[in-house]
Amino acid sequence: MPPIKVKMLETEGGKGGAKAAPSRKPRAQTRIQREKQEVILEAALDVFSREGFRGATIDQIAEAAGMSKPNLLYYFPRKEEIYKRLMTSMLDVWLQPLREIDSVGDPVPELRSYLRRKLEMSRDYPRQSRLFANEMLQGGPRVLDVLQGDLKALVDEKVRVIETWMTAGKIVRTDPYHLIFSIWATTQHYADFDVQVRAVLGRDRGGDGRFEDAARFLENLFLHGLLPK
Amino acid sequence: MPPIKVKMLETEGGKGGAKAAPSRKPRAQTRIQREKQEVILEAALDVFSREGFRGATIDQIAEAAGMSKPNLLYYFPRKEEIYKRLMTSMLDVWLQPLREIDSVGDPVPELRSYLRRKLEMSRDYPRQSRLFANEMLQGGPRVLDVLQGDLKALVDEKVRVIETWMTAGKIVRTDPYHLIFSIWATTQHYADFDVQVRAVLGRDRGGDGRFEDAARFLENLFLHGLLPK
DNA sequence: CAGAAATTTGACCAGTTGGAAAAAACGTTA
DNA sequence: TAACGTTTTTTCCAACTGGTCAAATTTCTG
Repeated sequence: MPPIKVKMLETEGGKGGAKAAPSRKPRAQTRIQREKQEVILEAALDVFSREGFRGATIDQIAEAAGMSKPNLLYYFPRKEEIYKRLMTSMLDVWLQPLREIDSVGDPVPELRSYLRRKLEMSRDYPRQSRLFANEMLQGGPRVLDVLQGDLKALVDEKVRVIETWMTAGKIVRTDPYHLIFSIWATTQHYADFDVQVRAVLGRDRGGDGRFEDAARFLENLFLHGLLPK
Repeated sequence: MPPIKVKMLETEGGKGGAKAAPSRKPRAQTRIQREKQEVILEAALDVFSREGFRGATIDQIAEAAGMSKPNLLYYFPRKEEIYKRLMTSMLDVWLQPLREIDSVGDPVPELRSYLRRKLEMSRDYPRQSRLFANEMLQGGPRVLDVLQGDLKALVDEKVRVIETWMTAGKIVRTDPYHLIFSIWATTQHYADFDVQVRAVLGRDRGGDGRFEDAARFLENLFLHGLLPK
């Protein structure tokens, strides 16, 4: 059992007394610290989102960040710290569109803009999407509590909103949970399975326009389905 | 430059002359070989689908297969061989439902049963789905050629079928590629994001019934959309 | 059963990995 | 500019990794 090391630059409370020993005031972060941490997180996002937690190495991240491994470890004393930081900040951003669904708004514009925002996230932050997907594939060991806690609560809340829309007859009566799942699935697909999407669409259609096409398609699918009226 | 090793049990042609040296006839596989390879592939599916190629270790696979590492390496001389075998056999099974779409059938039953079959695959073979998803997240380095070749050709063919349905006015005119993507996305979601689905549905609704609920929901979504007629 | 072939094991190896320690270099400020 | 805190580099380590090899064991076949 190795003794718990007290290293400088403790990013955030581990089991070592976070409050316990105010031997000296924490001393605000320097400019360099802020900058380098940013660079590291950026590089780590690249590597973790491709390789997953186990598959990624500190060396890869350090190289991508343009610094030596020990130097990187000076800012984040362990691999897991980096991962956890990325995870929480990603989850926060990632769920923003869902939070923004307005309970008093009308279903059509609300759903339409939720779809659009989610698709924009896939277009603009594909690595975050892949990071999350990677964690899910591994069974979500590091975020399970968030899923069962905050996420479930948020979804439950929005499900209730959707249910009022259904009761008011504004949209068809259907399963709101699976509706949300299907929006997540279809939009995130364009980030997570990007290679496949491009390969199938081919050179001519796989360009930047694919997100426009997807947006148009999904809007029609969700509102009208495939059968002619 | 290490000399190319000629080891027994070459599973399939490497760069060493596959045809070149018929020094002795390949000698059909023994019972033990067939059995153990099966056990190994089964164990490897477990590990690779969770950890991805890089994240998985031969030790983990060997342990899951209940044998020693050198013993495992006797059957598959390198990690990548196992992965490649899993990959190709998975792709084959995985695309079967798409192949089965009947060009002369009617769109509604065809699409409905395609949805159902894909969802059944997610329910019955979730690890295969995750294996594929993992490969996609990594940019598909080991299957890119398949995606651009066989897969694209197959999709193109089915897209043409869907287009005839649209021309005949049997379904709404929309983008057939994105239609296929959205079917893939929504169905595979239940395998790849299983943890999340269960967490959000909670104890009461996260049980075995979720696939039934999903099937019902998706069928309605794809046929009718959300707006009341 | 003997002999040959197939299978399994244990010891080993070189390269990689996450991380520690200490010293050197740098920056800031009294 | 001296002293101090911050940042970076060098060196190092033990555990893990993919893989080898020869010897031991088991299984098959005549």
